[in-house]
Amino acid sequence: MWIVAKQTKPTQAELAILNALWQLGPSTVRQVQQELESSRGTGYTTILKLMQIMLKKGLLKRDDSSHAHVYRAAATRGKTQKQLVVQLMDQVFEGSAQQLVMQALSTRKSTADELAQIKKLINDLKKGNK
Amino acid sequence: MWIVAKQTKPTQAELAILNALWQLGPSTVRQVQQELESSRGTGYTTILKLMQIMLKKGLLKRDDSSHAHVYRAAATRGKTQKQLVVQLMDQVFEGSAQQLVMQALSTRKSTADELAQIKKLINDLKKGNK
DNA sequence: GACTTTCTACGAAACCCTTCGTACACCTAA
DNA sequence: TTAGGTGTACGAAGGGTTTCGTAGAAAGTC
Repeated sequence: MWIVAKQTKPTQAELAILNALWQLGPSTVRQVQQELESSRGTGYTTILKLMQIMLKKGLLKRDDSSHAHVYRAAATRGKTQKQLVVQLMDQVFEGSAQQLVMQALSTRKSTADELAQIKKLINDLKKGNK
Repeated sequence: MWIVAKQTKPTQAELAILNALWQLGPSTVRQVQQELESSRGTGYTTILKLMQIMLKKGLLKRDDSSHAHVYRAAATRGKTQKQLVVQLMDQVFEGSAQQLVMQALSTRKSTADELAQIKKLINDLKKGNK
């Protein structure tokens, strides 16, 4: 039996930082800030502060053995994706995965290849349901 | 050419109100508050204030010809769903509908019927792509 | 060692979200 | 017409998010 820190939903700015970390892997504040500079233009201390807060929230982990601390995302991208999908599903789609999927598919054009992959997943799920 | 008010992302509380309005149709503050009472337990003036703010933001429309004003959602459920799906897709799925769909499908069990419907949609999309 | 650069930590400001108390208008009924 | 119920409007408090300025420690350079 564990005491699980209830996953807090990352905010916009936090999500940007998580994306950078998922892409870069474990990084210093500087590296993250440089990654985000072009898209967000936020200053160094802003990113630093945010990452410190995220550390406290449990969204990040930190290795402070070297002078410039090294941060990494506490959860994988996939795990966070799942969490946010569930939240969206419950809040705006009345918990229906199907509705969400339909909306997503009709929103963005997918390649034939991608559609085929989804189809494959559906077939697998059907087998699992039997 | 129009000047389109950039759709602001509804907050948690706002989403709850929108859900109530989508379900009830045009309603007074009282009706919305009663609908939400069980799930959220928020007081009357809180809901009132929120709906006034949402009106200002353009999320709601209002008919104030009668004493108790009648509010309705400015956007359809579908439109809002689409907006939020796109946002989630861009923020956490690198813009990939496919990844979002895969995540959604593997998150919640769907019935065979629902899966069949999705499959049908995929086939339609494939035809459209050709 | 003195100077510069790079880093962390902290505090505070500005803004938004959510909540509710209070004031006041309108209607209705005795 | 006075009292009670129901409604709107407004302001402000409390908390979270995002931003950055400033201070001081640590490391690098001459």
